Amino acid sequence: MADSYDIRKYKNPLFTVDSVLFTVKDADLKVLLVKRASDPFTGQWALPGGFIDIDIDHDADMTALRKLKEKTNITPQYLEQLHTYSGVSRDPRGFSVTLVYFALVAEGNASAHVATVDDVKWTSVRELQDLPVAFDHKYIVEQARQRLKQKALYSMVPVYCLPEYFTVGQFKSVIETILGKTVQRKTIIRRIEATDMLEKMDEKVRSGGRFAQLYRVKPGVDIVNFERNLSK
Amino acid sequence: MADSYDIRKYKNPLFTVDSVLFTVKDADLKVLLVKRASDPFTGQWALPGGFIDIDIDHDADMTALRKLKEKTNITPQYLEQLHTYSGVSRDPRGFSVTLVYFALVAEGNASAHVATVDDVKWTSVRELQDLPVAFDHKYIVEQARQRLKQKALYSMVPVYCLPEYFTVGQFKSVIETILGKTVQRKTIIRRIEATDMLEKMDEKVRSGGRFAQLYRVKPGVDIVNFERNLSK
DNA sequence: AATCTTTGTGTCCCATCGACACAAAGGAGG
DNA sequence: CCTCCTTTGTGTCGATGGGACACAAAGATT
Repeated sequence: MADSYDIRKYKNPLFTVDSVLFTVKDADLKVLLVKRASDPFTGQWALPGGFIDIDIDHDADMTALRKLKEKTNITPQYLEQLHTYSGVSRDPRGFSVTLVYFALVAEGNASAHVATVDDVKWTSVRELQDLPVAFDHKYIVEQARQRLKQKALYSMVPVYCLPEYFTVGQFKSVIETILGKTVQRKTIIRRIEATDMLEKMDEKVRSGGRFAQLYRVKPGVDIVNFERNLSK
Repeated sequence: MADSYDIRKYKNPLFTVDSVLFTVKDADLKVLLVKRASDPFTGQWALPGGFIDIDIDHDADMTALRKLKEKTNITPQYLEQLHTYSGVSRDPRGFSVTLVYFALVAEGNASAHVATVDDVKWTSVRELQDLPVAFDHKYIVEQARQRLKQKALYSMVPVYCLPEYFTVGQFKSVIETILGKTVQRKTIIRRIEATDMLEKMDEKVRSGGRFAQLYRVKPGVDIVNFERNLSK
């Protein structure tokens, strides 16, 4: 680690914490962007984030959660580190480092506050190409999307895009949106039964169909990974 | 990202870059440790690393490689980010952030210089329990070991612990050391043939056995992942 | 009542890994 | 030279779990 106690010998890089927060809404993968209020790229859309406040935050996870809460009033259902991006050319102010998180929420747990302000918005990842985005955040969102896609192939992670109670049909739809391809309902059910991560509740009506079984994530369980991927 | 241009408003966390460098030697997984020469934990073993030098390093990857080169004269065959560890309590100097890399080398490409100095050594991960290690580096090494284990189940990553030319037997042995269990040679061969990542060279004698086919990684190819894990 | 839609199940196929048997090709020792 | 041992390489069988698909169940719509 440190060779020297005297940190002032080194010029410090700019260090920030950002989050790529996804949700699925209307069979479309959305990412949360905020409009920048200050200096570099003022007025452009960017990932929510900011500096660590070492008087408040115990660690960087808390910084990510705090910033999401402050800017959007959202507490994500899932949060993990994506990657740390660094370099001399990604910020006009000089060498910068960004620790980027990857987060998921159910659409219903998130939209209330976002809809009322105009400096925060859900953006379809398909529309992102044509939108000017600050820093290298467009690239970072793409990396996060790849990660989410991979995770959907071998883990139960997509449940964290769902409300507390949900049906197999909803789960299937979220997975299909993330992957951009159809999957067999049978496969989803087999996986649900294999994991022991979900529990069955009671029934619920669906439009033009038979009652669907309601599930929820068992309280306190960990995310389950599979040993085989879905096909690409 | 940044809310404000004025970085001096914030107290900066201590930011460093460290590496967990593994190799396999004598059917044993080794991690590289260096003896700390300065202030916190002076004289204790720690992961190789240090501060970013923003006048030299283009990005943090380069910092990791530079520090490994400076301290141990090793350039790893494989390097990826492991995780970024942060918090108020992991460094006595206060809030600290460390970006940790995970790296692999062939034993033969590494030992020459390490053997000649006494402030750098290869430590068996089994012996690590009883060794005093600085900061939370013991925990970090364990996390890296878990990652390596996972990768060995679904990817060709363990080839980066091997010299340029190697046999199926050597590859099998490396994988078994990493996993701590035996695997079928047949399985290894099937995977090698499925990937198209390696190419066959010419023969080579083995002690008390028949000649073994030599392989090497095709120049310029990317790492290949499988869609199914080996069993745990 | 007939049709439509979505849910849930049963069944077959296929890819890939584990296990195991066996042949091939050398070395060591008598 | 012959026998035994060791390691390499191949062929094959079984198990696991996803893909495809057919079909039944149960309610909505007309």
